[in-house]
Amino acid sequence: MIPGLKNHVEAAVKDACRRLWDVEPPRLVLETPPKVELGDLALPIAFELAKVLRRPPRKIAEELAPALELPSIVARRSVEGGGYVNLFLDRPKALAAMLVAAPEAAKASGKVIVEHTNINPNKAAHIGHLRNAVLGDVLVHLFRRLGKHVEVQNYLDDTGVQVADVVVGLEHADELAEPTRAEELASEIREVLGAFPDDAPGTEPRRLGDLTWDLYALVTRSYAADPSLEERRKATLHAIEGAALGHELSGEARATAALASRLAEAVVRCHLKTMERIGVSYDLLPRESDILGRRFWQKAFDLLKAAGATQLETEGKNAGCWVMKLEGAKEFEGMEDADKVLVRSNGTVTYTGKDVAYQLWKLGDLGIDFEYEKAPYVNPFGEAEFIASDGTSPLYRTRHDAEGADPSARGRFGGGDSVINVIDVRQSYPQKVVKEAVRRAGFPEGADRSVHFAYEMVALTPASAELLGVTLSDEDRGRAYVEMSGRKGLGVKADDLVERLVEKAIEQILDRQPGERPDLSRAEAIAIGALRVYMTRYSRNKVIAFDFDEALAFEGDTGPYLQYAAVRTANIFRKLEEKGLPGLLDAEEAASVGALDAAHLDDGLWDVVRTCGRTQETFEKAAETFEVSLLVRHALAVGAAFHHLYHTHPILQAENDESRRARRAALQLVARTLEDVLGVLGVPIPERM
RNA sequence: GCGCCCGUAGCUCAGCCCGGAUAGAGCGUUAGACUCCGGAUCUAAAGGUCCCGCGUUCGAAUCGCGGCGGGCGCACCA
Repeated sequence: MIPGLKNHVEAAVKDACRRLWDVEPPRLVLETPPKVELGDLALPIAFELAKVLRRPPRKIAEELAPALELPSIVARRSVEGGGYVNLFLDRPKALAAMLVAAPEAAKASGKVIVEHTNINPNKAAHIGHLRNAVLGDVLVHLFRRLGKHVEVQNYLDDTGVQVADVVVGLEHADELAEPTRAEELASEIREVLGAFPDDAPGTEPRRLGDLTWDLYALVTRSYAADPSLEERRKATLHAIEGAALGHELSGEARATAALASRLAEAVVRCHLKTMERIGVSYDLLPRESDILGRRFWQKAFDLLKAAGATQLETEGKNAGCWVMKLEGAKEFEGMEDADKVLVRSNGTVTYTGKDVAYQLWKLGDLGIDFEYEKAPYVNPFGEAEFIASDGTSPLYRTRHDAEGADPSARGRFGGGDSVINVIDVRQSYPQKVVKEAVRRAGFPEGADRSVHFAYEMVALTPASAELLGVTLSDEDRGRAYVEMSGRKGLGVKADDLVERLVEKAIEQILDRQPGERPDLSRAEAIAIGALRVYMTRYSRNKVIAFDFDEALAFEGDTGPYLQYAAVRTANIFRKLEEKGLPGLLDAEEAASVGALDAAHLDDGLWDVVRTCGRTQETFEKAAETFEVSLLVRHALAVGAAFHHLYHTHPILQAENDESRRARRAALQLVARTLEDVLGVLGVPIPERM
């Protein structure tokens, strides 16, 4: 709340404990009392001391409180409840200090790599991907706010089975379960791909996502109906991988690989568009094809072999595979079969194997690097279509060869001092395997620098699923939620949700300002605010059972509620100036707030100030625990305190200048705090609502 | 079977890390809000065996153990 105050209090408690009882106090916890009337800081230290001193906590608190030697910013102290020592700040001085204090810029300490989004480039993004991207993006903002250097990566599995499956659908539509439908989809997709990247103006970027979404589901159904079709998948995958590895290929295989590459590249643009719309951006797109082409796995494999971390199985069910034995590690205890295959018996590398190589590269421990080029997406003016997360630099992607690469980008990416992988909790097991492999490859401290940011999935309420036209079994209908499945085509598409949010925002605006022309950018801002808050308000280990009504809510604990609060603060300052009254406080006037009569800062007004005072610690705690929902909670607390104040403490009608100054100061703090926290959450603040 | 997560108001969730103040919000329901800075707001009411049991403790939603119910993992898929 006040810089350095915590240290002062800590020292004072330590000193008093030694003087009074000759004891070392246990760890000091500082709490915030549940109500303003109870003060600004609460010390539950007497409860701890009670155990050592064997006396009632209340008595200890009564002795301790007067003995504390505190800085003058603490106006008074009291003993509350069963033994809390509560501190009350000198309100005018504290408010002045908060207003004047420069935002705390932490010292940068190395590079943090945050990897998120990672959507298979074979179909439209769904709301589960949205949770991933928003959580990742908020983490990025949060670390930057705390002064860290952050690099954002969005990994593209452009050579995986999912891409292969859609390519099978494109090349063998006539063999699918519904050949007519399949041919229709395939020809439409080919048409879109044919126009890519210079498609006609007005082309809906999401059309490709929708079409591939349907084709992918159809291919999956077809495999189930006719398992022999999986031969097609195998051949397709073989062609894609062969091309990435630079093998000699038949003309047919070359065409298949080229189609896959074009498909992935075009679908990635759909994803980038969607994410750009909700304010999510990246610095680098690493591609699996480049991991293959660059022989990252060979290098990682050598490291693993040299460290004795992998061995060739000669018998048993894994005969012919290179495996990593996991039974010794405590995290894998009790597993029936604790061996992880890294290289299949046919010589190909598993996803986990490639992931190990990639992770080593991210940590700077692999010893080799990619080449880089600007991402090839350009708008009709020939400008870069997507910009990096700093808002100005171009977006880059990896390359496996030097031809056409940007030599100035060499060595710019990767090599993180810590690496955070934002991946849902269902992937905890493979993530643990990767981490263990890094450790065994000879980089135990690299493993320690690897963090799996795990969060729970987004599922559908049975009602939402049925709204999407899915017929559910009675069993499913009775469940709390049903899992989404890209394979089955069961899920809410990200773009559809965004569209509905925008439509609803337009409706709401027109309700409020009838006759005015709908302002699309305002509606977009509100839609994004609603979406981002919805995706971040739940604890990360909570399954979100997606419900349209909840996602589309604009009242209560929502983004628009927060935006409205911020807009209101701006409105008040504007109104003040219209009336010729002083608005924003300059540095000099802010400092003068310290000399105001404390009576101008009553409990109602102080409540909001006290809440704003917890912003920095909230950022720190959120970063430490990776719990970004804390930021939403905090913003809502500030918003609620302010909205309440709005009705009880009018500023235009303040009795006198002094009272108005106190209120303006509090309002300014609120405005700044909301801007700060909403900025980290990526919730835009519109000019008007 | 083993591992992880969840169980708090009709619904959706905070609080649990670090035991302590009357268990808090939002939605929904009901009743209200000034010729006044925009009602996407605010005020208030009703609504709770904090899944169950045992234990630790002066004190348990919070810690430990044992259950119950639900979910997710445990591939030569990703």
